[in-house]
Amino acid sequence: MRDGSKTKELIARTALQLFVDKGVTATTIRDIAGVAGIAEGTLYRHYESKDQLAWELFSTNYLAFAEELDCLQEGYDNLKDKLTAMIRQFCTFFDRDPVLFSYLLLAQHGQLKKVTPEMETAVTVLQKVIAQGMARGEVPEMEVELAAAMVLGVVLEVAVFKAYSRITQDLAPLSEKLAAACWCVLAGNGTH
Amino acid sequence: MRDGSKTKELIARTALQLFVDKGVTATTIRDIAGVAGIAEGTLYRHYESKDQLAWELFSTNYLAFAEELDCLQEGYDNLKDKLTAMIRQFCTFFDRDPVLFSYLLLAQHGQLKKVTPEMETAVTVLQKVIAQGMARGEVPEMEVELAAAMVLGVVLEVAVFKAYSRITQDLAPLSEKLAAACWCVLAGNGTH
Amino acid sequence: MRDGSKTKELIARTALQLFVDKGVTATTIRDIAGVAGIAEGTLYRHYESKDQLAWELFSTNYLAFAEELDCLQEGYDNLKDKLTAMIRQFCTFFDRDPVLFSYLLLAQHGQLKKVTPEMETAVTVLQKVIAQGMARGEVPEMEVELAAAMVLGVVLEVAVFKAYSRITQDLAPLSEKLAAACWCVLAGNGTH
Amino acid sequence: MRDGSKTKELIARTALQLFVDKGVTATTIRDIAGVAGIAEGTLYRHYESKDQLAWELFSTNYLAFAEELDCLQEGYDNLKDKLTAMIRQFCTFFDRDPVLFSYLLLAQHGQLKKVTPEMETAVTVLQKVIAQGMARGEVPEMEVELAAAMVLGVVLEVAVFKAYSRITQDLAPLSEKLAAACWCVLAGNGTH
DNA sequence: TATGAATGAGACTTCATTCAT
DNA sequence: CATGAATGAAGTCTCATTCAT
Repeated sequence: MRDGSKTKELIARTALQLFVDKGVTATTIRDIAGVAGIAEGTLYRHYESKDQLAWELFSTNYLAFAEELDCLQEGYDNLKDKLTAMIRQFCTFFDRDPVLFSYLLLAQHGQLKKVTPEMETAVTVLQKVIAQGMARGEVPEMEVELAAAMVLGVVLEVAVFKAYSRITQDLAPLSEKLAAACWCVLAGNGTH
Repeated sequence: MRDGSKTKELIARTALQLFVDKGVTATTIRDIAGVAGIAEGTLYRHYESKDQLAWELFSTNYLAFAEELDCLQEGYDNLKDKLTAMIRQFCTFFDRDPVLFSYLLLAQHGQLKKVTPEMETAVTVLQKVIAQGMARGEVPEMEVELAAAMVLGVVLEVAVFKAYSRITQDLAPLSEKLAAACWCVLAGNGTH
Repeated sequence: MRDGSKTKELIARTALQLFVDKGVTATTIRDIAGVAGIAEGTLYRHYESKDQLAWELFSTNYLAFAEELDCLQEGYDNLKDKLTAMIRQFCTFFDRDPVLFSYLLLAQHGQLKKVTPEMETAVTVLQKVIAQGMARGEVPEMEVELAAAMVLGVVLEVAVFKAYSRITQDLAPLSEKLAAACWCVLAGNGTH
Repeated sequence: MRDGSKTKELIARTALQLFVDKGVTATTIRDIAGVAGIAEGTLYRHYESKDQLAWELFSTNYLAFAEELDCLQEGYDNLKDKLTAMIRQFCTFFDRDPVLFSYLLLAQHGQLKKVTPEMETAVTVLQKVIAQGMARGEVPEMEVELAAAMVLGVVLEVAVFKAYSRITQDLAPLSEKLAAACWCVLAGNGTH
């Protein structure tokens, strides 16, 4: 009753879980308040609106993750290592907080439309890294967007399968395989 | 009677477009009726409810596409050709009706939760084909779900990029590249 | 159920009465719907919002009345006759629809703030007429706003007394007296 | 204790200003607390409720002013002087505290409904004074309520114009003119 | 006395659905 | 089969008030 930040965190976690379970629209304020054990009005002391809650949950973590990826990749000097490290990071984070990453993964129109082109996201980081690798001749030239989409697809779809429990094992142990697959997608086409 | 089925088709296309643009929940009956130029009540002559409209649009096409894929793959006798053919088909269909395929692609919780395990979907067809290929030794053994996820990811994420206009070219011309990438993901791991 | 304009009129009259009885803010949508015998949602088929209902009720009649006053005064060629006619008109209208005129009379901040200076209101008409009369030397020079305020006060406060039932007789029979008093206010100061 | 009464006064002045600016209903406790620089709960140490705050602000000053008027008029022995003195007083007080007098002037239903007939108000004082003057033959007989309404209207509407900045000069210098106009309204009708 | 997080009743509004025409 | 006014349940949000600190 004193420490408002605990309540805010409680709301955030509760909302995250419900958003993932039922989707943002299908989750009502009453749902969140009920599960969190707070009054409906209390939510509005911490978030301006339901939309702003959904967006804050999304954008904060989405952008923070992109920044972490960017810092991480700077510690390596070639595409293969950068990619491997980023994938490992993604898998580790996903395992550590599957609810949060499922939310980011399954985020819909509502949130994605608010992402402006200037924002650095995981997608832009990945494209940048791939473009540099191509420029350095580490992998054959290809449309960067296409390359990024394929690599992203390999990793994200596995995460989606995990989120939907079609895959049940943790992702971290798979990260080497995923990195290898991604590398193959980028480099392998030319080698066969 | 011919008139009626034209109206139904008009509703279907209008709804599809709006569902893709704004999401199912954010699209109101009034939106659909307004754009289609019909009265709100008219929709209910053709569809039981908004949910049923969304579901019919989804399931009919989702399942029909799975069946087409399944028929198609039967015409080939090895995984590589099956995969190539399926991907080519997907790309062709996507280019032919991007709105419909975007709808299937971006379908939400609401629709996916109603997909029961018995239903044959593109995912199950793909898993079946991959499993057979592994059994026949065409590609190295691996968890089928993982393999399917990666392959699916390569193709779907490219389509997502297209749906979000991050890729602007048609998909069909890319299908060979996508098939090669997918094959590499399945087979290539072992070759290094 | 067919003629929507009857419903709109019903809502307007019901709201008007309640707004006068309890004030706009204290009147809820449920109040209006309850008294009018309609569903709450029905109101929104005819008015965008409660605010817009209050404003439409106010502005339409407020501006229409100003225009009627303006037309009326043009039929006379001197201030005294113009004033007398306008006051007679006001009284007649008030008696004919006391609820509506009470609403206009007691309209608060909420509505008055939305009246832009370009709009022609009863106040601006009155000021114009008085200014002309002064220019023609029909009454002694004085600050127009002050003159208008005093004249307006004589008439409106009597109407307020009537609205609050401190005066119970009809206003029309008083209009000659009111006009005489107003004339006295404008002309009389100098004559003593 | 001195501190506390300062806080109460701060709340009163802040609320008064906001009530005049936005109306009582549109002013929230948070508004008041925010502008006054106190916590929301603090208000309740000094006032039972928002309604009670609005009422105390209104009734205290409304009744005090009536009493002052009544005392004042007792110092004069004829209607004309009484009236003149009362109007001068009103103007002086208005100029001295325009916010407070605007609040009294524009007070809504909410407050006026709570004024019981036994309470002595400016209106009742005025009616009494006029009635006496008529009884003494100082002015022609007329319905007292009507006479009071007209006199009140002259003064109050000028104040309303001032409150809405349609008149910008101070009221006190106008009080002689106003008194003359009022006298004319009461006496003049018969003299022409 | 002061604080401000928490409360929860209730307001406004939306919108899928019905049904008389 | 088409219409569109009407419905009313349900959702989001506000805000006066309380109470533990």
